[in-house]
Amino acid sequence: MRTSAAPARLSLVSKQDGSGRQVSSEPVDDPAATIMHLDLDAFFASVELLDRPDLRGLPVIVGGHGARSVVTAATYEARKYGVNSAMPMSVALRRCPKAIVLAPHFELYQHFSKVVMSLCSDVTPLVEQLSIDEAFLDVAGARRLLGTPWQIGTALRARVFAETGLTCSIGVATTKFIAKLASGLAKPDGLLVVPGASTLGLLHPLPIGALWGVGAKTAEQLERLGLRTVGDVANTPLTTLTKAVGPAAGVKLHELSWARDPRPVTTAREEKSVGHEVTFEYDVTDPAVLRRELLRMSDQVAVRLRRAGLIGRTVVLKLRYGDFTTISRSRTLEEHTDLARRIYEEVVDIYSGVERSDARIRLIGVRMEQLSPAADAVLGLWDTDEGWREAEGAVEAVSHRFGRGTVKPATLVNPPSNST
DNA sequence: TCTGGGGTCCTAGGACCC
DNA sequence: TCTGGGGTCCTAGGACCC
Repeated sequence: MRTSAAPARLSLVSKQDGSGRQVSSEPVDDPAATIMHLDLDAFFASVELLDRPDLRGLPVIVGGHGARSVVTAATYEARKYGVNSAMPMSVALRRCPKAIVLAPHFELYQHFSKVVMSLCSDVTPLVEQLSIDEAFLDVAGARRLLGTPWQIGTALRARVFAETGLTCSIGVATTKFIAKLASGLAKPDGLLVVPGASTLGLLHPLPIGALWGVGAKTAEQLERLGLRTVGDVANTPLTTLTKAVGPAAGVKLHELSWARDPRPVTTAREEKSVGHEVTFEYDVTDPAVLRRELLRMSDQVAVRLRRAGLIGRTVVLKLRYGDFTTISRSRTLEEHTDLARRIYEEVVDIYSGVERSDARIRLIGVRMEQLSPAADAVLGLWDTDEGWREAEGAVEAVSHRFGRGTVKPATLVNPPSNST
């Protein structure tokens, strides 16, 4: 659940609007608020508009055109009609029939993401990228050189816009949670500084969905207890909370409701899993098609593992049936691997164990878990591997059988440059 | 309305060991 | 012979986030 802009309490915080103008009478700053959260506004849609200035001011949606596609991003003009991310495209177009739908260009988003992240790194080395369009910055050490958090945020927003043409919103606070909350409240194209002293005044009136980790289900649980605002949660005994949502979530919720969040901004994050999945345009019943997809995805996963210098030990198969029920079956190997052939071998065997002739498959996916850094010794087998050649031949046969298959044998062969 | 694809984290049960 | 408790690993499912 997303919190929408809160009109209240501008006297306690300072906020800039789109033109960089002050909304509150004077900037409220706090030298002790050193955690900054930067979030690009309607990122994918904004990037698309760089190429299509003629569409500015119009409702634009980024996403696929297929029957099962969803909204990946929407401009604020489209959001006015109730269009949101992750919404089925069919629903979105019903709500906003005039919306212009653009296909996504992920490489482009990746590029702009890198540019923005590097601008963040100019402010401080302590940048933690949270996703393609978000980052935390710890600006404690940057203050002497660059000024107060307010000044740093203002300058960074201006620089992002100057260098990319994209707008972003920045929240500044003493903790990650409140900084992220603040950037959400500042959206779009705003800056919001929440001094430590005003934190609870801002936080407690907000709906429970404002708490990180409270989605639809948890909100329902909490509402059953009669809790509607963050303040309600704060004033509920911990035991009541843990009984409702479990020990870990209960403690976390209670801490966050008092704005207690000790997590530091960290630059290094290790990946825990690598996977791929696809939803078919129409449910698939043909096992040969599913095996072909498993092979394709095993290869994609293996390539990504090798590029990241990782090997994995647990192979996970994910299936979603026509009725949307979803299962996963995993198997932990004796040894780690980054080889498509090995992953495929395992995942196809797992699949054989759950295969049903009458099953309608909506989605299929392959994931590798229990990752660790690759030792060089594991690499280099690639081009000589007999078993892999066989698998490759099988794909060729299947592709041939199904005509214009998405799997081209050439894409299955790992170039030698990857195996050194 | 009918639900993408990339992930992370938590829970709960069972196996196994001490 | 009946039963314990802690720790770790594995598996399956689900909530959540962007």
